[in-house]
Amino acid sequence: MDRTGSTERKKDTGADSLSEPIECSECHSTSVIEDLARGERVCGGCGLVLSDHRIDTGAEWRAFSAEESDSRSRVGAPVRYTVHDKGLSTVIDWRDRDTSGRKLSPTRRSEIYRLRKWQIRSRVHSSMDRNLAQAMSELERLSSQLGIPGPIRELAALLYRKSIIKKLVRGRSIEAMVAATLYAACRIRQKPRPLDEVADSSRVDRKKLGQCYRLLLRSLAIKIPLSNPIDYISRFASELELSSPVQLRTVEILHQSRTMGLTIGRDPLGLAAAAIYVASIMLDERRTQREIAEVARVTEVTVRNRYKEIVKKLGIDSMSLG
DNA sequence: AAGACGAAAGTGGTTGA
DNA sequence: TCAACAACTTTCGTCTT
Repeated sequence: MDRTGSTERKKDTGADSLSEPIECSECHSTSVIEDLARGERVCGGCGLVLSDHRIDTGAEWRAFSAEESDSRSRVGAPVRYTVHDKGLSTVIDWRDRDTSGRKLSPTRRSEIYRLRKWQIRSRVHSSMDRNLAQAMSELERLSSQLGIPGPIRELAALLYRKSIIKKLVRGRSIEAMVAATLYAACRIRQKPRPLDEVADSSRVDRKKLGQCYRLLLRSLAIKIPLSNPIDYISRFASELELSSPVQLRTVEILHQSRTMGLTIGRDPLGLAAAAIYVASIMLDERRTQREIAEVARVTEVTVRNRYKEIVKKLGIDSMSLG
């Protein structure tokens, strides 16, 4: 029943976006690829990103449904607990006596014992809920600012819940942990965002964010592979308005660089930037080092150094650079 | 004049004793 | 815990287009 509801919804939004043919403004191709995971709409002809940062029309509560069954979600649980707490605004005394000082009957005693237990639990949970509520609204704000799609948010929310359970948030700001989980979620789904980009969008400085991120990796024992430079290029290339042949050449260059061992120990952002720089010159769509460095959030010097290494090792001479 | 180049000193993170 | 270290950044002067 719930399933039919959700497929119904899906069909509706699908009809909205697909019934009217979308045409690429660049090459007028109508083959448009929906990259839902990335939240982008990409032209199949030339690779131009037609629209990114799309509004996520999904219900926000779906983000928490994964855990709904095996953990007490913030939707169901607090209501039940508050019912138990109702009328018990004072703390239940630990002495098993009534108001006139008489001992309680065994049944009454076990009842009181149960109520006491619930009261403690409800306190624990409500503080966790307050934290979660704040964290989730920050997650919402941050991820829509960065244009991060639903599934990755969901993963971030899951990571955040785990970090609460592990008590990682204590003594740290909620904002920092949220940003860290979001950054981690992007990395896990191979849609990495530069750390600086995430830091800029939240009110957390880069250093704190990095610390929280590393803590997250250690404490939750998650293994996240090094981010692949290739994961960055479609975003960078569309920001620089480079055509898809340039993107393809960039990927080739990165593959070659990897086999030549140029990538180990190097900042993936710098590698992506340098590969784009080389490709843009080769295909006569030159961008300055500065422009590229800016979108990749590295310095010109780094672009230059990687560029030099690539040119030297891959034997690209001045002829093929035009 | 803008872009590219390279040297030198500084920074933050990792590693190994 | 501390020092050595590699990668990257900042800054700045010079060369090239």
